[in-house]
Amino acid sequence: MSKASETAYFYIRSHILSGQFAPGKQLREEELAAGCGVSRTPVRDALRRMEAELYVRRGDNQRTYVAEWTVQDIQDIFTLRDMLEGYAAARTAERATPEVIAQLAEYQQAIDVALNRKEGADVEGFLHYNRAFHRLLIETAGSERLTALLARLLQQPIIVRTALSYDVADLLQSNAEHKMLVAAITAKDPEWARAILSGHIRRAFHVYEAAHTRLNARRPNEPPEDN
Amino acid sequence: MSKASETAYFYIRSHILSGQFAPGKQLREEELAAGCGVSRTPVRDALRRMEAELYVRRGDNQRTYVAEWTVQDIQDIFTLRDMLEGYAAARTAERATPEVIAQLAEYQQAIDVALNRKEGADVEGFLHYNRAFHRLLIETAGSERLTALLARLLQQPIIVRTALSYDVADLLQSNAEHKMLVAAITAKDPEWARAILSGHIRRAFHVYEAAHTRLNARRPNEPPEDN
DNA sequence: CGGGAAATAATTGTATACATTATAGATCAA
DNA sequence: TTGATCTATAATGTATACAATTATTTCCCG
Repeated sequence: MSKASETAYFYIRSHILSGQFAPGKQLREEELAAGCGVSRTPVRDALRRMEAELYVRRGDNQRTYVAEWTVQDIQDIFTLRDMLEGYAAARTAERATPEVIAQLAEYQQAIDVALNRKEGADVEGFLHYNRAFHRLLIETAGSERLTALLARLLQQPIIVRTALSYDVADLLQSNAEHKMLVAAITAKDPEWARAILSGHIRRAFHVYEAAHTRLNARRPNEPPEDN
Repeated sequence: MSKASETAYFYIRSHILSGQFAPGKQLREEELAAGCGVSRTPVRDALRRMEAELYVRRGDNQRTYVAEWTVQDIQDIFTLRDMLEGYAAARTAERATPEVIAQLAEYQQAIDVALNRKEGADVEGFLHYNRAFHRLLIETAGSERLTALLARLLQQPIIVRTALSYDVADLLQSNAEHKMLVAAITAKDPEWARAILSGHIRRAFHVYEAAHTRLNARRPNEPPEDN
């Protein structure tokens, strides 16, 4: 996508991710257009794209609202990730070339370095190489369009935020799992790879769950935001 | 979507499904607009939607082409359907109310009737109630996001065409599987439901595969279509 | 006072003109 | 002849005006 369209997309997306556009809020095209200094046309483009990515939803009235996530939705997201990424990992184990394996190991070691710095863990670095690791894993699965699309759909606000719930112990555990995953792929054992990935994601779910519970305990009766 | 947008969507989609727009063909917005008597704006809308649904793909050049399907893509679709619908079936088994079960049984019986008419099988009727059956199954699973994902996958050209490869014996077998699925859901046994659905879809894949092989045997070196 | 229909306002849908970008072709130099 | 660069052409991207639809308010009737 070219300039204005991208501008609109990232403007809206960042406002949703940051919570400035709260779940359920109606998104008016003109308002958004004015907000990021483009016309309605690229805004409409961005909204269509975000609809496909489940960031927003469209009512029966043709109006657009920020997506609202139920607990069930979140569980489903993790379950689907489990299935889909597990499948991708298994296929990668069957197909990975020495070059890919070396690259995965490299990312894993880069995470190692980021986590064990003298001046404390480099979370940004972790996130960067973590993304690279998972992306390569999925790409190597070789069912590019489907797996990539599904992965993109699962790149939801809730998932993005979950990474921020990780403490250092979680990050280290995550890295240990990556190391095992590289071993499974090197051994070309698809079921081993699937099992590790499955555990990896299920653990992420429980980290999210714990953080969510803490959050709710802290503010049990928060009134709904004003939209 | 309102009128012009829908017009464009169905115009393009039907031409892709019928093969008039062959895989790989470039789709020019103006051409499409002229073809269905609307302006470029709704055509662009339709193309964005069809991009998300994987009917078309966009090159690096911002141009749009009819999607090309590799054998691997098709295998992946069936594998993913297996996982996703299996999950949906399992959830449905846990959640289905007596009303839903009765409705599923009704659809299954309607298929029974359509297949066992004196004057021969009513394939149209089969397709109609088959769709209704699977849709209710997925809806009852109770996850909007899941439903959205499945809808995208299930609507692919390759799937639509697969149904046409079924002969009457396949249809009868399919119906027998539906009947068992209703039993599994009535028994509230999620893993039974998952197993049946899994077999259901895997069998569909092999029916498709066989038809595909026959087709390739008949015209082994067909030249690429002119676009 | 309450309910409903009509008028009004707000929002999205569509068409068109123009801007920008990418491709293909031509021209020229090495 | 080949390759590169510039130019022309054709495609997509964007802005704007207007049409159609949906929501809201108003006002009248019961």
